[in-house]
Amino acid sequence: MTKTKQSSNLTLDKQICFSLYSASNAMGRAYRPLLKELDLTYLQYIVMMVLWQYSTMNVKELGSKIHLDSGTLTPLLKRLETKGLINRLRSKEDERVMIISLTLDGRDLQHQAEKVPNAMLCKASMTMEQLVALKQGCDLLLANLNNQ
Amino acid sequence: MTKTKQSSNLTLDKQICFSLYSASNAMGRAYRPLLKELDLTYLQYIVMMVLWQYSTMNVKELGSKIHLDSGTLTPLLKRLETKGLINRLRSKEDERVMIISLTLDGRDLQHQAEKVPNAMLCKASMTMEQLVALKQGCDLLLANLNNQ
DNA sequence: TTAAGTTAAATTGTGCACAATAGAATTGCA
DNA sequence: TGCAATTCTATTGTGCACAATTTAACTTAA
Repeated sequence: MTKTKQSSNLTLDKQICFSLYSASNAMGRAYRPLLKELDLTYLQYIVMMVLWQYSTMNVKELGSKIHLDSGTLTPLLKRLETKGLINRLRSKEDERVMIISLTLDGRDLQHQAEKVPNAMLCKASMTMEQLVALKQGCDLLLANLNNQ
Repeated sequence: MTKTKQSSNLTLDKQICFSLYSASNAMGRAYRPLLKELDLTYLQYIVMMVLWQYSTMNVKELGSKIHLDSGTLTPLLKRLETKGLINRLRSKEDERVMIISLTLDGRDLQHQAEKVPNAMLCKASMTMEQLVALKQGCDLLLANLNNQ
């Protein structure tokens, strides 16, 4: 194979990662008006979702579940605490560990959040097959990048 | 169809958008060490790429190309100007318009950047088919979310 | 021709992300 | 037992993203 004249690899339309980045930003913008009714940001919504499922969790466990560290989580959790949605308590067994749990208000918020996933599915206007394929692609990329 | 017992839609593993969000974050982390050699952030790299392709462009055109507004771009462009990679000049025809162009150093940086796309492809460890499918899914989602 | 509008960029303020570091508690091992 | 290493969280500083607003320049229409 002879290498024929070839345009640069450094063009925006060839950048897979830029598509990913732009789609992720657009996703965040699409969530914003829906989550404003709950007075949550997207990441706060994700954290609440983990707590709705597991009820209680420390910062490290939470961080490994959502792939973020205390630098991001600590201030976010303080904001959720200020809103009265969670409690932050040091573990008695190990004073280093900060245990996060839901307040009653935090638990109640789940009912209001139930309609969010469907509203987003509407906005996405994609078939379930397309969405599943997209999720699998993202999960594979995430796994590959994290295993290096 | 009877609706049988059903678990909540509000679990992390069902969230397509969370996969997208996590993959996008992981992508940014993977780029970081590669771009550190160029002293660029990921978004700065994207802006430079647009300029390597088009040489000159105003803030509005740039913003519509990369789906960001002046609130994000103005400080970023000032940082690129401080690094000596771009010039910022008001248009003579329309004083509202800020025209961005490459300096010689900015143009030269392209050579160093040529190896970045391949390094990222290695890190992704995905087949071209998988990557193309992922890009198409992201582009479709972006288009659908922006058309509302 | 001027007042109302539109447009382009900048500014302000909030909330992530993340690297780097610090500080305190716990563990492990000589 | 004591101290070095590790672990967990918090802190600091930089750079996005984005909504909301402001400022200045341009356009339009009465």
